[in-house]
Amino acid sequence: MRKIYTIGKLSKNTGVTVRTLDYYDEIGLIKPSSKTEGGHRLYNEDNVMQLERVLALKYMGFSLDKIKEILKSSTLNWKESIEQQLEMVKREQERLQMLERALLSVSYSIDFEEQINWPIIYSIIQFYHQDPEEILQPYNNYLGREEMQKIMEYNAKMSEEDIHEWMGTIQAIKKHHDIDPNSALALELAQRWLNQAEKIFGNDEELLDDLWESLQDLQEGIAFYPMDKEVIGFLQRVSEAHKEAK
Amino acid sequence: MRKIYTIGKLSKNTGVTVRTLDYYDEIGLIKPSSKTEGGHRLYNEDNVMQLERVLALKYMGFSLDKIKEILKSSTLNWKESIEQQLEMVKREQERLQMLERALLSVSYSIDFEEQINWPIIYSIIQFYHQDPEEILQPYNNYLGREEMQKIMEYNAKMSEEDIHEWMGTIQAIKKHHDIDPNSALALELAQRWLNQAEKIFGNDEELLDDLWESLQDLQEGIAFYPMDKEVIGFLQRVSEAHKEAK
DNA sequence: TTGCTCCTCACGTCACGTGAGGTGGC
DNA sequence: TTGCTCCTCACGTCACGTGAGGTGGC
Repeated sequence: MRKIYTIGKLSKNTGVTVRTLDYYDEIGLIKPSSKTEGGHRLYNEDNVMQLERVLALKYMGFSLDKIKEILKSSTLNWKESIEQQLEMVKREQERLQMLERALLSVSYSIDFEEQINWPIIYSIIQFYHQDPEEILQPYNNYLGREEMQKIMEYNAKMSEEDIHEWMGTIQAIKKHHDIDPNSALALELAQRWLNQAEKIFGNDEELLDDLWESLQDLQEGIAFYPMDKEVIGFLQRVSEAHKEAK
Repeated sequence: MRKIYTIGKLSKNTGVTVRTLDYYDEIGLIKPSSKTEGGHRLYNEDNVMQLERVLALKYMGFSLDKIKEILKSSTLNWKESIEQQLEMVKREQERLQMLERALLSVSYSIDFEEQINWPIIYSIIQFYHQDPEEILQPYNNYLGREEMQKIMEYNAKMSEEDIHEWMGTIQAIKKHHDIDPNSALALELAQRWLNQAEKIFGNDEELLDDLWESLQDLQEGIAFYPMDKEVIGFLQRVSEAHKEAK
């Protein structure tokens, strides 16, 4: 006993709108098995099966064109299509990761600055926008291949709180960049910065030294978050003062 | 000295196409500061700044309409918009997580079955499609609130390999479901299944027992992957045989 | 016979890409 | 003056949603 559905019944049974079924007919994805004399569409159980398959593939993220293609093709092509989808999903996930970090950083920057600081927003976006290779290019003369690799790894592992704390530290230094480098506050800020840097780069003293050297030379922007002359200069002065005091 | 750009120059300087600038003018997002007598657009530095801001916000994932709104609004609204974006990003990440697992599972199912097995694909998609609450509903009578919570957690933590191994185990059992429950192979398969289950649910013996009980009653589909009567029956028989032998 | 269902246009969506055919500007 | 730039339509994209106006079917 074969069941026959009008477009309305099929719609109700599957939760797909009539318009959608209409459209699938129009593009030749699901053609009703027959029609009444008056031209009304009639769907049979094969059509229901087709629809189920289409919905499954739609959930997997394929376009209707791709679905048409997949439904006609062999197991081998299936594997390939799924691989492609998986790669797409992974790329998209990475993009969202970057986007999330960028949004968080912008959000924190507004908290710290208490207003919209466009240059900072630009540098945040620039940082998360380009691929890692480009970002580290200025450090090419200071760091080895392995070291750059490590930095990228550490950076990817930074948690929300790490980002927050790092940005807070830089902000604080910027706010007080012209205080006496011998003062207690100056030492505290420098210490806070160092703690953060150590936390991010683990106990990799050599990497830290190399990074610090490159920062002093370049006088600007480490990758994660805008560190400009002001910040680097401040850290240099405190470091000098500290050495002399010893 | 203010710089003035034709649409072509601005396009070259910023990498944005002429058509895009044309469109931004059309929708009132970036209106050129002046025009020549002949009607050619002329952009000044303010326009360049506007464009930079638009591009930054576009990277953050906002629609052009939203960007128009944001550029007019206060810091407070900014925070709200960014929060919304962040939530959207997180929802999207979760969706992609599910999608990735679904695609992987389908891919593995093709490997194991060596063909397209639609019922399995449906159950995979059904599993990843609905929200976790619904999936666990059948177990409501067997498991407590906490236990269901745990299952969801464990399930979210499953790695690619875990999924692969789990599916492989079920497949293997299905293939041999009618062998002698006293045979060495039967014992091996049951053992393999148990190992997997233990790996996924850690050393939570109580949870495992409750789950096993519910499976025996329901006689079908545990959440992760289709376990039907065949599989459950097999495991029951081996378990019985094993008990008797002792 | 009277509602309800179904039909076929047809426009709108979002952010442009891609011509077409015609002028502006150095 | 001659290219090159720029202009304004206008269609196409993707998968439908949302009417409009008119018939089919039990």
